[in-house]
Amino acid sequence: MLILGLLRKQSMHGYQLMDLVDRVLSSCSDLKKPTAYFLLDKMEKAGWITSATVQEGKRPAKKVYQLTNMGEVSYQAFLRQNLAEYTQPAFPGDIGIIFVDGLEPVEAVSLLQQRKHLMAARMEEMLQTPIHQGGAQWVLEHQRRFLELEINWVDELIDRLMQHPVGIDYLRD
Amino acid sequence: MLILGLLRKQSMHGYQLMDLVDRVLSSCSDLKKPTAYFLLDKMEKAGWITSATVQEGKRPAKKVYQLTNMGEVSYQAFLRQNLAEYTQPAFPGDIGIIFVDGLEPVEAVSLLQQRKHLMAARMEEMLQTPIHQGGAQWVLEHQRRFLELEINWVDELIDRLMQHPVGIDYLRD
DNA sequence: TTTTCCATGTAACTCGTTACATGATTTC
DNA sequence: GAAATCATGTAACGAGTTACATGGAAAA
Repeated sequence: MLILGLLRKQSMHGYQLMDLVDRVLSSCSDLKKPTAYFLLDKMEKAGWITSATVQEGKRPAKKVYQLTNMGEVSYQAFLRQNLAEYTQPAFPGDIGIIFVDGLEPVEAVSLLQQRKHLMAARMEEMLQTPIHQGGAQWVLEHQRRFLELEINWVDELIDRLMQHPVGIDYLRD
Repeated sequence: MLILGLLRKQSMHGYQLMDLVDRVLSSCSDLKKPTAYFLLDKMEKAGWITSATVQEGKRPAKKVYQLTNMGEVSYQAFLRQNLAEYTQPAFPGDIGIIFVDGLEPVEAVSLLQQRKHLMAARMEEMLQTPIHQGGAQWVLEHQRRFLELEINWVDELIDRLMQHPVGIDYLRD
């Protein structure tokens, strides 16, 4: 859907598309190059996009993709579905937290501080990304707030670990 | 790592393990049954756990798994790594937001309200989960706060969409 | 008596990743 | 002259999912 939405605004070739995604949208998609090329092929076969080969001088030939009417219809359907649904993300980092009482508080705190540094670095990076318009700006704002929450939460956790001695039992329901 | 950590606390068979995960930890792992059985097999072959077959009456035989010393070592390594690292989750829902300006505000708002209802339902569900101890409780708190943030954010987005007329352009860098 | 629960798995499949391959062109 | 950039892909692999298969036991 991301690809369709971008091609809808402007016809592009694969490399250009991935460059845009990597530079501007890296925070909300982990689309990799081979995946993109694969998807472009697939969507062309499905009739959602068409390609025109363009040769500029002696550069490698580009395949410029353009959205078709069928693609537009699919895109509209995907967009509505995406906006209406909600799938909560997974937090792999929470699994460690479940078992954090098994460690000495001192070590746990030290490990969590490492985590916090990574988060802070990510925040720095995010604050330096240029300003976008419309939806893209809201997405940045979303992710900024999320990171803020994460940092606060880890902070509180560290505080509590430094105060309390360890409780061993944790999973009785 | 989740499996290792649970087996570390108490030896279990696969079904029991998945029951625990589904009931208590469903919010932080989407581990499915076949995956669990597959991983148990794999970990047994790797020497991290051993299994003892137990037959109770004419019930299906259980394979009760127990952590080995090697498993303990691996678990400790995983735990430390997990606590120290940070990988930000992906937000598939944000992709739709990037393109939200392409829709009539009225429709966009209606779709986002559907999304919000799903979030609210999830929140309800979460508030009714029983209280845990230690790390597990912090994880619940984490996810509660996260959902709260999500709901607030969508709310603001809806507000802004109802105020502003649409801006068409959105991705110029 | 039909459904749900207990308990284990297999087979086929999808999706995505990593690593590799190619080759010209511009920049340092 | 070496490295990065432009531009497209393939091949092999891995992780995880869905759907299916099996069968007794308890609960409705």
